[in-house]
Amino acid sequence: MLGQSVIRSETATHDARGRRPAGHPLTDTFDLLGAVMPFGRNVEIYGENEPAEYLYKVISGTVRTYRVLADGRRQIGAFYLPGDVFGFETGSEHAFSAEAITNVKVLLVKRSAVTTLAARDAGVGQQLLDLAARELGRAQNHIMLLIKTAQERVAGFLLEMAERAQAHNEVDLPMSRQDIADYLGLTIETVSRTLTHLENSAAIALPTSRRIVLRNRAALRQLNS
Amino acid sequence: MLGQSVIRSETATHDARGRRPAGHPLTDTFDLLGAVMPFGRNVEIYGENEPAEYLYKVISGTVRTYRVLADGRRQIGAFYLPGDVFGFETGSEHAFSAEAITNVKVLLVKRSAVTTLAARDAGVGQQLLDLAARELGRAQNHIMLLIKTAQERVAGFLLEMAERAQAHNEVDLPMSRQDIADYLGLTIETVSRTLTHLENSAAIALPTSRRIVLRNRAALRQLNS
DNA sequence: CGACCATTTGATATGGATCAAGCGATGTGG
DNA sequence: CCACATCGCTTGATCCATATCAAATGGTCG
Repeated sequence: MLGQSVIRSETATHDARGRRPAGHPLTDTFDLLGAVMPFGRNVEIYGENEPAEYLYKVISGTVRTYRVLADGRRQIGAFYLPGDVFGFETGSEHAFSAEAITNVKVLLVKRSAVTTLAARDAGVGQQLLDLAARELGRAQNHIMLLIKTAQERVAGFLLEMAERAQAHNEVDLPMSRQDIADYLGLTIETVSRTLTHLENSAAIALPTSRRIVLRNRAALRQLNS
Repeated sequence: MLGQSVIRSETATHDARGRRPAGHPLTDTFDLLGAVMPFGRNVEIYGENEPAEYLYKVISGTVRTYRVLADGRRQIGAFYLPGDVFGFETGSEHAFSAEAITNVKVLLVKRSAVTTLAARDAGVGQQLLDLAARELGRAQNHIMLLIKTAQERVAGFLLEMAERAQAHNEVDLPMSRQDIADYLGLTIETVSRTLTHLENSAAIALPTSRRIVLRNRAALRQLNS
C-alpha cells in the first residue's frame, strides 16, 4: 500500500456549446470534424469503462486521466495541455477516466468518423498511428519515472512540464500536489518535501506553490539520472 | 536508487537462417514478408538507439526488452512469448533494447515494407494500429503494477504470465528472478521472499524455482488489488 | 474577518533495499 | 563418475527512503 490518494466520488454532468481555436501540427484533420465543448474544474469528461466514442483535443486548460484501484488508490496516467489529444484508448472502452483540472475547452471528434476516414485516407491512418506511438512513448517514459527515487521522479516531472510549457524555464503548474503525487506514485508530503529540498539546493525557486522556476537545469537533469 | 540490477555489457552478433511456423490472428500479414532468424540465449536482438528497421514476431522462445539508466539500473519493458510482436517503437529508433531470454526464433519483417503496405491497404494500417494499441495497453497496465506493493506486483505478474500460458494454472517461467525483479521494479531478494511467502500462504506452489502452480487464484487476484 | 482548502513541516513507523551467508542444481575437468 | 566451481535462488540481519500520522501555516473566497 503505497502513497496514492484515496478517491472521493464526485461525478458531474456535461454541458455543450461551440467555438473554434488554434491548430496543432499532426492532428489538424481532427479540427475539421469536431465540436468544442467546455468542462468546469474537476468535472469528469469521461469515465473508465465508458464506451470510447470520441477523441478529444485540448483547446485550453489542462486535463488529467487516471485509474482508480479497488482500494481507492489513484494513478494519474497523464496530463494533457493545449494541443494534446487524449481519449485514445486500447479497446472500445476507456481504460482511464478523464477530468478537467482547470476549466477546459476540448474539441470532440467522433472516433468512428476518424476510423472511417482512415480506411480511405492512409494519411489519417498515419496520424492515428503517430498518436498511438506518442502515447506509447509517454507511457514508457512514465514507467521509467516510476522506478526512480523521489528526487528523480520530481526532477523528471519538472523537466517534463518545463519542456511542454512555452517558457522553458518557468512553469505554472495547473495541478495540485495531490495530482503530482498520484502521477509520480508518491505522497503529497514527499512531493512537497522534495520540492522544498530542491529549492534549498538552489535547483529551483518557488515564487508561489504553483509557480516553479528552474534555476539549475543541469542539476535537475542529473537527478533525473 | 531502487533495486534494479546493474547491467553487464554483453553484446553479440546475429546469424540468419530460415523456417516457417504457426500463425497468430491479427498479424498474419507479417508472416508473408519476413524471414526467420534464430538468436541464442542472452544474445542481443537489437539495441536502444539503433534504427528501428524491423518488426519482430516471436516464433519460439522468450524475448525481453529493456532500458538501462545512466547508473546501470535496468528496467524490463516487456516479455514477449511466441506469437507476440515486438520492436514496435515510438520513433525511428528503438527506445528499448531486446534480448533473447532463451534460444529464440523470430520472424523479421521490414518496417518499411509494412508501412508501404499500410499506405495502400487500410487493413494493414488497422493491424498496425491494433499492435500499437496493444502495446499501449500493456504499458498502462505495467504502470499500474509499479505503484503497487511487492505482493501485489508479484501476484499480478504471476496472473499475467498464467494468462498468457496455455495451461492457465501452471507456468514455466523462462526468465530469471533478476528479470522478474527488473520488470517489477523490485530486487531479486524481495521477489524471492514474496514468492516463498505466497507459497507459505498456499496461494501458489513452487515445484521448482522456475515452475509455478497457481493454487488459489482468488487470493492472488485479491492481492493484485 | 472567518472558514476552508492546499501546502508545508515535524515525528514516527515500516516495507523493501542492502549487505551477507548459505544452499541447491548444473556443468566441467580430472 | 565424482569433486569442485559456478550460478541462480533463498534466507537472515540491518538500514533507510518514503509512508503515515499529526499539526501548523498560508492563501483564497464569501
